[in-house]
Amino acid sequence: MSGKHNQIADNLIQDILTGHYHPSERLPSERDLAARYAASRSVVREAMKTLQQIGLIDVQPGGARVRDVDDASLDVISHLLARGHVPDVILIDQIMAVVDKLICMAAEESLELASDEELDYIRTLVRPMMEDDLSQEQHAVARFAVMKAMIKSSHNLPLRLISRTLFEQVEPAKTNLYPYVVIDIDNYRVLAEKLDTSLKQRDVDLMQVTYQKISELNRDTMLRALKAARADIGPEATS
Amino acid sequence: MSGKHNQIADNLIQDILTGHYHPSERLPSERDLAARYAASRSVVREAMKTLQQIGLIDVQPGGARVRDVDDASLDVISHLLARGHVPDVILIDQIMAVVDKLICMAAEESLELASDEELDYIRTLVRPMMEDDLSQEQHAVARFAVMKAMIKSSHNLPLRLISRTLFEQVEPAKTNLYPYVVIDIDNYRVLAEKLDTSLKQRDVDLMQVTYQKISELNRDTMLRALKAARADIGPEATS
DNA sequence: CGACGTAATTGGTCAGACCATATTGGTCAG
DNA sequence: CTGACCAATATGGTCTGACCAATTACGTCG
Repeated sequence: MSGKHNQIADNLIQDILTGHYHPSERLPSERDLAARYAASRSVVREAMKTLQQIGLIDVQPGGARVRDVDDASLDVISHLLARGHVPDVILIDQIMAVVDKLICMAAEESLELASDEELDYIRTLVRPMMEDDLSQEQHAVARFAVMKAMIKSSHNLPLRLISRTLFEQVEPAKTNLYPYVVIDIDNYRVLAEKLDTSLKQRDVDLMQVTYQKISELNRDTMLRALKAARADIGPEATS
Repeated sequence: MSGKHNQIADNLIQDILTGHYHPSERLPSERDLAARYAASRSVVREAMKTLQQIGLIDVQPGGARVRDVDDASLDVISHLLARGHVPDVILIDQIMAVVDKLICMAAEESLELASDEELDYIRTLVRPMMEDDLSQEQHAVARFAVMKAMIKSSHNLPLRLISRTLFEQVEPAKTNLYPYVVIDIDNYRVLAEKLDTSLKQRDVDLMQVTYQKISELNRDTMLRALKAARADIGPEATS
């Protein structure tokens, strides 16, 4: 994320998200921002395009106005998560809850719509999770691969776009938490076997129940990692 | 959406979405695009920022490369829906399925987390739907208000951002379909009463069942409207 | 105090220049 | 013929400065 226009955009985004400017308030003019960042006005304008697309500002002749974060686009999530060494616990949990609900939906649609080949492919991805010899990180990679394959085989574009956007924004935060993640391998193994059965038999009810349990396990695991990270790093340390 | 840079962005987006450029292929250079659109290069650059933020291209020294639509951001939806007088039936149905799942999730979270005041407010919004005297459009407005209030009272930011993004992008397409929408008012009235009960008693199971039925009704209504629009306008007419 | 007009400010666009990085095409050796 | 290397060209990133359209701010008048 180099480039002067990207750096200016990041900086303005953080200013807005930390409350330096309030909704409806006007940002400094492009000329003033160009002077502040020792840049040309065209570079500032490019940065402003990014902020506008993210939904944080509304650029109009007469000045750019700040909008409410609640009205931003989903792409604002990564910027919210980038505030502090330990990401916002509530936000991460909410994201995981949403992602899991969407993947559960994708799984159901896959059982109804996907080809046998597609389901078999997902089953090959589930198989390693039914064994004991995965490291914590390999296990995470396997879970991710299963999720992605389920989304893909649902052939539901909005689902795919949302989950991909969320994954991509959450991944840096999650990667930072890997040292604190402890996976209950046995429990996941049992659930992986049920998952495999539901795929083999296209059993929607079993899939729902199983995925619900996987979701709960995912979230518990992450909450524990976040708590451990807070205890280790401290809640308010900022980068 | 005026402004030269926005018009250029729109035009390039449609070119990409209609397959004029393929994933990994390089777009024409900024200088070539500036000549083509009789614009300055800085305006073309601003248009390109928009495309990059939407996730349709990857701008690098040496040229901008087209990315797969499946890897775009959620903001691409409105551009997909803007292709043709009658929006893509499958895409609209998928969006509605996703929105309804998310609102159902929001409703459940609201029953658990929202204040009594918040739930009472939602009930005042549900009340008009329990009566007979709403026009089709008033009914749509009422349903929308209920949905928005539930999302807000769930206090779940990712949910809010996703659904707001989807609403905002689908709304123009839905507005065009209003002449074709026929609401089953009686059925909605019965479901509105159940919804009210579930809110009053914070009954999560009743809420789930009820909202599932409301979702089905919403989708059936929309699919019928889309079919009527296709029969009236024709499937391939383009704007 | 509110309405109106004018001046100043702000965004939108333009032209042209220079630098850093990537691409392309030609040549040479194995 | 193929792969490696190099130079020329093309492309994006940024800059300066100018002009026009739209908005904002301020002063005056009723």
